Amino acid sequence: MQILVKKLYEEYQKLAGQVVTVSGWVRNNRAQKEFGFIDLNDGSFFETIQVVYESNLELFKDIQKFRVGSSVEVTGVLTLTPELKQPFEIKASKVELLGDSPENYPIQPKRHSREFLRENAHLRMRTNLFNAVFRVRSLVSFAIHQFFNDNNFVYVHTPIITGSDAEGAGQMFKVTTLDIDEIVKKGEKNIDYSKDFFGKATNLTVSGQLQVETYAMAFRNVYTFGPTFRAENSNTQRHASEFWMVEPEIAFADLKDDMNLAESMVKYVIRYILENASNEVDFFDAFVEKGLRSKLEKVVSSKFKSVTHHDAIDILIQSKETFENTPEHGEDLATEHEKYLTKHFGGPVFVIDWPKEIKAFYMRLNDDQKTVAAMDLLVPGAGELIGGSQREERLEMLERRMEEMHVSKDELEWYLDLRRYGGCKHAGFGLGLERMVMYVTGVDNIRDVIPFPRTPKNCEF
RNA sequence: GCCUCAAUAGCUCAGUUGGUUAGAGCACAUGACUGUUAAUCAUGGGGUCCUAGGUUCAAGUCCUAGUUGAGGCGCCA
Repeated sequence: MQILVKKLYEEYQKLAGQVVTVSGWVRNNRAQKEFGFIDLNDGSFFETIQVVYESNLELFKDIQKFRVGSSVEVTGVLTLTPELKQPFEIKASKVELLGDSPENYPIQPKRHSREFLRENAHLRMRTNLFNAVFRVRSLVSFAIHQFFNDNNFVYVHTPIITGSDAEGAGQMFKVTTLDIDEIVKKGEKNIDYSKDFFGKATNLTVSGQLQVETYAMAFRNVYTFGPTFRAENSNTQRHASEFWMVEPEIAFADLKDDMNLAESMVKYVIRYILENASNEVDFFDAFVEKGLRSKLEKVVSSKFKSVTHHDAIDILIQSKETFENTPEHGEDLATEHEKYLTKHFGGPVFVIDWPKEIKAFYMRLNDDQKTVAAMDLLVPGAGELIGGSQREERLEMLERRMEEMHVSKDELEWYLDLRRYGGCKHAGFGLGLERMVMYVTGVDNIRDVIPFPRTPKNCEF
C-alpha cells in the first residue's frame, strides 16, 4: 500500500503492524555493521520517518551506501516504538534506489549558511528551514483566500501589464516588444511608442488597487492577489523587485472598517498557521526566532493598538532615544522610528491620519484639511506589513488633490468615473505577502521567503 | 544610490609581525561498531587562497582596480 508520511503520522496507531510502501528522499543514512537507519522525507510532511534495515536484506551492502539526497522506495512493516525518540518506524523488507545522489550533493545534514542556500535556490527547499518556510507560504496564501471567500469577497484578477504610469507607487519596469538593440544601432533619439505592441508605453503593475476599486463598485467586497513589480534600486532585507500583494477593497466602508478588516485578516491567517503548521512553527520557534509561538498566540488574542501620526511623533520625541533621523510632525517615519513604535506598543500597531503631503492622491482628506484617512500597520521584524486608506470619494476633492500632486487626469478618467456614477465611501489596503510570511516564520530576509527572489543585480534561475 | 564589512577544501571556518610543505570540523572513501537520532571511533583522498595588476628576496597575508555577497541607511511597500 503506497502511503504518504503525513498519513502515517495521522493514523499510525491504526496502521501498526501493517505492510506499507513509502517513497521519498534520504535525509540521512546511519549505517552500522548489522543494520542501519535511513531518515526519509517524502515531501508530504515536515517530519521524516525512520526506516530500519537489517543485514538479512538482499541488498544490505548497497543500502548502507545510499547517500543523502537519493530518492528511494521503501516497503516494510509499520512498527510502534513508544520508548524511542520517534513514535513509530518502518522495519524494511525492501529498500530500492530510484535516483542516486552523488557525493557532491550540496545539501548535507549539517548547518549551511542562508547565503549558500540562496545560491542553491533550486535545492534549498530540501532543507528543514526552507521546507517549512515554503509550506507556510503556501498555507498563508490559502488562508487569505479562505478568509475572503468566507466573508463574501469576490477575487478579481487585475492586470499585470498596465498602460498607466500614474499610480504613483514607485519606479516601474517597462514592457516593450521594440528592438532596443536596433534602435540604438540606428541612433534614433526618440522612441516612438505608437509603434510598440500596445501602441503606447506600458509597464508592469506596481499595484492593482485602482483597477480593483472599479470592481468594488459592483461587487461591494473584492480583493486582488497577485505579483507586483517595483524597479527601485532597494538593497534591504525587506524589499524585492517582484513580490506578491493582497489588496482588498470594500464599499460603503470607512477607515475604521478598513482597520477592522485588516486586523481580522491578519489574525485569521496567524490562527490558521498555528493550527495547520504546528510542526513548522515549533521549528521556527526553536531555530529562527525564540518565542515565536507565544508572540503569535499573543497577537491573535489581543486587540491591535492604534495611534495617530501626530501622537506617534510625540511618542518618538518624548522617548529620549537618540535617532539618526530626528522625528518631526509632518514628516515620514524612518525605519528606526517604526522599530521603536512596535517595541513601544509591544506588537502590531496602526499609525493613522497621516499628513496629506507624504501620502497618495487618492486618500480621503480629513476634516482638518491637513491629514488623510490613511493607516499603516507596523509589526516587529517585518516593518510596514499593511498600508491602506479610505479613498477620496468626493469628485471635486479628488480632482483638486490630483492637480496639487501633478497626477494626470487624462489617463485616469475611468477612475474619476467611479465618483461620477454611484460613488460611495470606500476603503482598502495592501498587504505584502512576503512580509506576512516573514512575520509568521521569524525569517528576517525577504530573499528567503520567495522561491526564486528577484532583487537588484540578481535574476538567477 | 550611499556607507561598512567579507571572499581560503563540496560546506562551516582558523591561518600570528609578510617567511619552510596552507590547517580543523562536517561531508566523501576504506575499516571498526547488535538501536542510531546532524551516531561514534580510526585511517585516507581532496586547494586556481574571488579576478587582474602592483610592492617585495619572499604575498593567503600589504597596495590599487574590478567582480560577487552580506549588513546598515535611503528610495519604497
